[in-house]
Amino acid sequence: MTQDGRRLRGLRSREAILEQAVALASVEGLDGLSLGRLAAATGTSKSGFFAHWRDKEQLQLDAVEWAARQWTEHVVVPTLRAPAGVRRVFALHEARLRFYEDGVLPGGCFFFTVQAEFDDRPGAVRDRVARAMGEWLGFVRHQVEQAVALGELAGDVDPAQLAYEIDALGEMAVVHSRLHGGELSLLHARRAVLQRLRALCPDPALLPED
Amino acid sequence: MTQDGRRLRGLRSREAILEQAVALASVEGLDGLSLGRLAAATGTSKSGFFAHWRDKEQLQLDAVEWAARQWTEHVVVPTLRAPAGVRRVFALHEARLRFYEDGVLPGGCFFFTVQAEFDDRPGAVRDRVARAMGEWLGFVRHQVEQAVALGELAGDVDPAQLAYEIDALGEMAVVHSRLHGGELSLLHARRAVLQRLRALCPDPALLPED
DNA sequence: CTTATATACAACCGATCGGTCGTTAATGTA
DNA sequence: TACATTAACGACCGATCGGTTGTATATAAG
Repeated sequence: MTQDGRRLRGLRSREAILEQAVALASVEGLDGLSLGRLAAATGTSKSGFFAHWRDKEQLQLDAVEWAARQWTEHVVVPTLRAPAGVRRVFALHEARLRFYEDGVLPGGCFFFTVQAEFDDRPGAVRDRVARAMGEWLGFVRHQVEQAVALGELAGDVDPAQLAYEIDALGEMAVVHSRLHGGELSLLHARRAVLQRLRALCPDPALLPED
Repeated sequence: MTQDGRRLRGLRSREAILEQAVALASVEGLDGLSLGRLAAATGTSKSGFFAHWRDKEQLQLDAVEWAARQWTEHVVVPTLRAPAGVRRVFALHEARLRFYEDGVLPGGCFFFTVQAEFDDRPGAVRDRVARAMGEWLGFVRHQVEQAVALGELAGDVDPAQLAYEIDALGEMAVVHSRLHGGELSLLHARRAVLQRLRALCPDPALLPED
């Protein structure tokens, strides 16, 4: 298990396939994505997948995992550099919008597409997606709770309520911007959360004016 | 063109098929929906579709049209009975949440599913969906503008901005409620808009407290 | 060196996809 | 009555779907 040569090559191609799978699924969905097209996009053969995954569902589950790591890396981790409290809450929102704006994924948001695809379809993939979204929402809520504890948000704020609002206002930005074109939607999403936080913050100077 | 007998039967089955197509597409999407399964669900033969529609895309376009009419009937029309102004704006939001809560469509929301499916896929269906969503957003914005004109919302309110917020907060409710179960998400969506409107309304007595 | 394992492949499988064709029967039109 | 149209169907088409099998080969383990 020295993790080189053959083993390493396997890991590399596995990761390259997952990277492609997440990118393609952000456009066509995890089910809409076909193994044949994924093979073509990665330059490998279709049957080669089954050396890495038992069936399509296993690949879908690993793709969700990979997308979650990617989200953590691009959105969660950079945010933790901001000071805890209301500034970090807003930094979280801005990091998400930047993720969309930068076009990290060709479809904008993996989880938006996959949520819409699986929210009505019971199964392992749905459960894994629900868990990932639950963890994300829990993280947002935790940041809100910290801000309340620090006195940077009004004491009567319901953290779960505010976390829902931040998530909804951010998540719909990607679809609006793609469907109606332009960055106006991203601006709306940014302003919505900013105004909401400033209204709830005893010291609005912690946040940008606009 | 006396519209009876054969002609009438054609119209009836056409409408029955569209009704089923919208319902199924709210779960599996317009592309995920297959003609074979649609035939099974409507008790007709697959090849019979092509007497009504040239190809699948034509059926998809008509399904979008049908879903838009259904949305108008269930959400827009009832709302117009409320007095213009901030009360109608909130009534609009509540009518949408009731649409989800009542389970009018098995998948919750046709347009949410279809938006996620087509926002990255150029073509006639995407354009038709974008138009429908644009009209809806425009309607919401118009109601906000009326409320501002009536002095029931603060004069510095940006109608497009507020319309985005109302739409985003309402639309994400259906996914959250289905993925994480329970009506808490619907409550969050309701409260979010209610608090926002009350904060912007010179006479909060026009709106319920909670 | 030997042997088991893991990567990757081409060829192939049954099922299903969207779609075509030819036909039947009921209806609308003249 | 004569004829064109329409709804609806079963049978069938090539393409693609997820998945299986057998094989070649490079590596890891003994």
